[in-house]
Amino acid sequence: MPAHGTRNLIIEKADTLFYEGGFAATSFADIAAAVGISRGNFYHHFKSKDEILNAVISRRLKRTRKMLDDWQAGGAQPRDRILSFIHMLITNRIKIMAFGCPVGTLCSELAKLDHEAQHRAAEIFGLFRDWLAGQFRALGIDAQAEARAMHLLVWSQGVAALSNAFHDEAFIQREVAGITQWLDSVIVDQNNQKEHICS
Amino acid sequence: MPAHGTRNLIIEKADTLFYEGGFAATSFADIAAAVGISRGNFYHHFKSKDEILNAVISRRLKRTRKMLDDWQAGGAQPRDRILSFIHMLITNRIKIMAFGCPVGTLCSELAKLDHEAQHRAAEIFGLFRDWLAGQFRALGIDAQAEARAMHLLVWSQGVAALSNAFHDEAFIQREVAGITQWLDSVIVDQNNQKEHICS
DNA sequence: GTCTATAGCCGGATAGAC
DNA sequence: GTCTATCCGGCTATAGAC
Repeated sequence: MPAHGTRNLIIEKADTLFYEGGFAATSFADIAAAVGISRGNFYHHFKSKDEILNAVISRRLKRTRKMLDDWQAGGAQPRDRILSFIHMLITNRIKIMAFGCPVGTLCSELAKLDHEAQHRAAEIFGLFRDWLAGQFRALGIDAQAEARAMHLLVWSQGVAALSNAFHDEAFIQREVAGITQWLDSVIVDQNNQKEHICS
Repeated sequence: MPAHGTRNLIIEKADTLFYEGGFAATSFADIAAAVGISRGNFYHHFKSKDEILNAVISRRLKRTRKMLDDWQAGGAQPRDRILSFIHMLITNRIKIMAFGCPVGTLCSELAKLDHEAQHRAAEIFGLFRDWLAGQFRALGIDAQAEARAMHLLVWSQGVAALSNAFHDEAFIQREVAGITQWLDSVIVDQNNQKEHICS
């Protein structure tokens, strides 16, 4: 067990429970039971529930940066990297149908609670937006890069919300195909425009 | 005051509080305070919190049906009627930025709570989907009518989720313009296809 | 139909022994 | 670092007077 092993385990279990059951509905007793420690022991590691929430958001920010770095390294073309993002919907489809998108649902819940951490949670969306915009710029799309990035975020959030409501796996597959088609049409348009300028 | 005036007032206030603060985080005391009655009096009208939730969902289903009927009567063309749906994002932008979409966030919360009412809440989405699909069929789009309807739901849900996270009003305006453009391109494609068949 | 009073539970948070 | 015991407050829900 590494240093702060228990602390990290608490953050990990809290992350899962906040996602699957919601922040407000998850009690200290739930987290303590998942970790396998007593409730009293809890306060040795975290003074309040908000402190755990902050740690969970920090963990998500860190893991998201790591994931984006991996996608950056793993994809030869910007198109492949963007597809890594889109395919999260397929990879995580079971959990998304059951609990929605981890980022979107946390932001939504914190907004309703008017919780001060809502802006830090929204930064996770910001990481995706900036990274996706970077991919579009790598494709030569400059002025519209951020708008395209936001469109992908919008589309994926919509798919997450509705597949959660309808619990329809085939729907996710169709939408991912549609998003991929849209992406390719954006790339084709960009290439055509480039040819036009060069010729 | 009409018959069941207090009961209806409770449902109305609960509806607002569930939307703005979330179902789990809203207590009987909150609702009682909003209505202006004592907590004890509450149980004369509703035996449990789930009963209020069911009444709130019924109210939303009823009001949604009414709204769709009004849009049906108020729009001369299917395009106008569909625009009534899209423009909800503008009309309700302040509340959407603060609390998200009432339907999407309720479905999401109930899914996490694994609440049995989650399926009834999702029926509200079903009403929009079916009505929108009817509009596309009225445009002559048959095979793809439901897919187009779902696309509008996906898009609007995504816009609601991200405008809630980023609190960006200009973003909503841009997206509504984009959705309108998409709708017109769908209509133009359909008209071209019709001409092609007739000629 | 509305109130006050209160039961009973569970939540977050603390104190202090080991 | 982990535990048990405990406080306090808010919650759902009930009982019974008016």
